[in-house]
Amino acid sequence: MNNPLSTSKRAQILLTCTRLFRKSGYAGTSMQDIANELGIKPASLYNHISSKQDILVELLSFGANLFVDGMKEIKSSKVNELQKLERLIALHLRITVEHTDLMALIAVEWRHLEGEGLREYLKLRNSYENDFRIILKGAMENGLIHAMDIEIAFFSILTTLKWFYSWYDKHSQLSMVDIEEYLKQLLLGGLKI
Amino acid sequence: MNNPLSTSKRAQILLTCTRLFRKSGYAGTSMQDIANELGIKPASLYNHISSKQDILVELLSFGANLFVDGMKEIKSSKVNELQKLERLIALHLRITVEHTDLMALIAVEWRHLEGEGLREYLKLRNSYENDFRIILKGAMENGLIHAMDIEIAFFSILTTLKWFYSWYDKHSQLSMVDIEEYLKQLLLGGLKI
DNA sequence: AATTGTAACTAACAATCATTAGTTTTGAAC
DNA sequence: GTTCAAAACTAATGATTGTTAGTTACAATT
Repeated sequence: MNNPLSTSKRAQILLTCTRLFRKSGYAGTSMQDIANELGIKPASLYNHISSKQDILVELLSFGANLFVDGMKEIKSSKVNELQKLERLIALHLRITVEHTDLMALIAVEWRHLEGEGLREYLKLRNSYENDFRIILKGAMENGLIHAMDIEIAFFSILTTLKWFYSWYDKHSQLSMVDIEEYLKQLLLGGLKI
Repeated sequence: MNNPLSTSKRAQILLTCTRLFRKSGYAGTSMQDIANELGIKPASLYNHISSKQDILVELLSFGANLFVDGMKEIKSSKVNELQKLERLIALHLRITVEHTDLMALIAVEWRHLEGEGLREYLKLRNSYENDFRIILKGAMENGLIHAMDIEIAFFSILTTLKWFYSWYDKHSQLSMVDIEEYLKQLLLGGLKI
């Protein structure tokens, strides 16, 4: 029931908000806008959600956990760091394909989180990013990829993956296998020894 | 007088808005917020600007022209396409350093442009991006860099450059010469023949 | 001292904001 | 057909939104 992908009314609201928040931003989307989209009155929304901010918290918490869970699996896998990087690229691609609009919230709208919701989100994000960094660093130290400034390499890779949804929108006719190969070549091809 | 970098009151407003729009977004920033920051009343702002939307148009038009002007010079330079790509990276870096907050508007807030302002902005952006694409394509066709999917390579390079301001904020203690070298190695190193 | 233009002010505007309280409708289970 | 809960509704809240009109304060120029 807490799964934003179920077919309950609450889920419909969350799904609608993902799309609207992506299109107009959190601050640029009113409860009126959301209600209009669902064909109900704004007040009726509160039978299903407790506040506008609550919607954002719910969506971003769901999104952040997709990545944290994926990272958990990759971390514990018995492959070298280069292969882990490849699996991270595949993880981002899969989530982007399955939750394209949600990626826009992860890229931009998280800034409108407040208080405890913001703190919780940043905790998850920092955890994920640190794990990512460690894997990238490990790949360098083990001579799997060229040594270079780790922070700038990490930034570039993650930024490309984070914003990949905006590219995917316009090129979703390509096969996922091809896209995955392109991404790996692009992000790791230049780094590999 | 139309230069947002002069010291007039109008310029102060534009500069303040760049910072506030970056922090809270266009929709998330009220005229009250802007006035507070300047120590005046909201109504007084209208002695200098004609509307909130006008501010956004002004800022993004200024920003877009920085890139279009830079591209003009690079296009007409008598160097090969790989060197042009290097100069484009340097251009992005220079603008990022000189107008860090403005880059946030170029990355995100342009979506809140309306009507004619939006159309004008997209015209400039498309012009710039097409020129960029042509140079990248030329570099591939002339065998200066490895052949690969042009759209995904273009996307990745431009996305990294577009969001570089968020990285630069936290690492501005590094010398520009070093950063430029890192970026070139990262974005082109893997592509070069 | 009078004039002028600039830029601040107060006060008000209608519109919209997120949200609450209280009420009615709906639809399924009995 | 009655019961009951879920979910819609109406109506209203106080706050805030961007913006306009009209007025006053200021500083420089005549």
